Amino acid sequence: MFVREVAALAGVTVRTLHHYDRIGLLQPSGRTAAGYRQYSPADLTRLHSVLLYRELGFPLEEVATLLDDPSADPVEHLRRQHRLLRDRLERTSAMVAAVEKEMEAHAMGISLTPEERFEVFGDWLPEEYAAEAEEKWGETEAWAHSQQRTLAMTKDDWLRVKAESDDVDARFAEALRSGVAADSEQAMDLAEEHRQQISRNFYDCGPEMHAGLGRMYVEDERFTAYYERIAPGLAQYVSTAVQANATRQGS
Amino acid sequence: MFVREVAALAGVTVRTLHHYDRIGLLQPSGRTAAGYRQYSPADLTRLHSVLLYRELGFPLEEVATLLDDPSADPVEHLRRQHRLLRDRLERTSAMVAAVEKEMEAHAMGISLTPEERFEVFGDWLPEEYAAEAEEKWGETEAWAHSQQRTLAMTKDDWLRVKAESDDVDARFAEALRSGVAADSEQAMDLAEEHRQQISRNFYDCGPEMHAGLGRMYVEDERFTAYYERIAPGLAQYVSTAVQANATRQGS
DNA sequence: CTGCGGCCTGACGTCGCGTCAGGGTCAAGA
DNA sequence: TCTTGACCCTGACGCGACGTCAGGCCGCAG
Repeated sequence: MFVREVAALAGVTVRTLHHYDRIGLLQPSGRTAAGYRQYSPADLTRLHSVLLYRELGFPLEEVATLLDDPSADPVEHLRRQHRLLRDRLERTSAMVAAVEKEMEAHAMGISLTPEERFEVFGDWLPEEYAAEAEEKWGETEAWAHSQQRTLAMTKDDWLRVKAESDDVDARFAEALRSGVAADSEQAMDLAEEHRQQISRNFYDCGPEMHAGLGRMYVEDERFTAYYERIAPGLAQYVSTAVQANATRQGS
Repeated sequence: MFVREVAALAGVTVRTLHHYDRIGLLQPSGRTAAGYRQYSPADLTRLHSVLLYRELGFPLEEVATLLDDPSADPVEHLRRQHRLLRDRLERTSAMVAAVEKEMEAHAMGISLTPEERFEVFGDWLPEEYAAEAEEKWGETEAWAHSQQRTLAMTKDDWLRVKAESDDVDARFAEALRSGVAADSEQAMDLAEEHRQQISRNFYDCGPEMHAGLGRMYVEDERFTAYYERIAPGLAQYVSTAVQANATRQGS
């Protein structure tokens, strides 16, 4: 197989293959009489591993030492790649969750602390700064104001969205007050409306993601406080309704 | 907030912040009399977005144009980040699945085609090469041989693993022959044994991942063929048992 | 035998920082 | 008050992983 074909197959440029050849990371196992690179199946296998490790952020030199280590059999590589990929999956989900939390916070007019927002980055050296940074601005007042400004949509939009969500919140509170069970049809219908509202106004929110939000309402005190201020017990109520609805939709 | 603190909080180096300042991507909103950089809450918000977009692979210059676009409100950014992150999640899961498929193929002595293996890379320009590359080596015979060699564990290990899996396969076949239902206790127990075997010999395979493999047994003809050669109907049988077991473990 | 596309090998450019070098700043302690 | 040590600044050079020409050799189609 010639460079062009290999490049197309693997989704890289010819230049990249030249580079890998030069630095000895992937030398084609043959050349034609004219000096054209010839890649064998085994070369493709190696390229595949190279690209995987590269995607995972390894510097090429380290990839070379990994692949050239004679004590590491191929299954070992697959195992490692699998582990690394799953780590990445976890990290990415955490980032997705963080963005969702941020949106939800925005919708409720809550602002997150800087620590929370950056939590997902940098392999978090625990404590150490937590206190230090916290006191930098008195209880994040300045921060909150900054958030308010920097996160503003056009005022009209925000008012509309706010009115919509206030409406659902009020109906949730009414349901709670009149003794409707949190896992009843009626409450779940409200939850479903809540979910669709998010999907319309923010991001596409499936039942599973919605359930995650529901959990957050009781696990994060700021979100809990938001609902408790409307009516005591409402946080738990909404959370339950949302999760019940999620399993209903899921089945 | 001073550089050091911001850097620690965000998990980047001071040099990085210097760089972002120089290129105008993130200029601290203030300086002390001595010229020390002072980062405001709003600066941190911007930094957060910068890091997210960077993580997603955007060149810094593009990040700057994105963030400086006055027509894009912050919610729009969150929306976009959310979308991009979910894309990445999908892509990563695909890669995880690919690695699992590769391992399973290896365990069964099957070898995948080059197209399949690279499928997950390079935003796959459909067809175009499919046929072209396919005929490069007659029906991937050379490829198969290469695979056989390059994927060899130490012979002893592989024989042990092979014997184990043959044993379970045989007991599955026996169960099928004697009319045991695929979603019965007994068949599910076999499936569970199958799952634990994979976990021991290859990678940590949870019920959900195992269910994915089960689906593959009937969706991919090469895996189907593997089981059908042992006993007709076995592919569907194992697939069903595995998925039944997954829901049993999950609940 | 003449294009024309594909291959080759330098060689220089670029991006996103890492890593000194040389020098000011600032709170704490001797 | 002076020193010390931690932290800040601005160049400036280096590096990894290629992108992008430039100049020249294959190979097959017409």
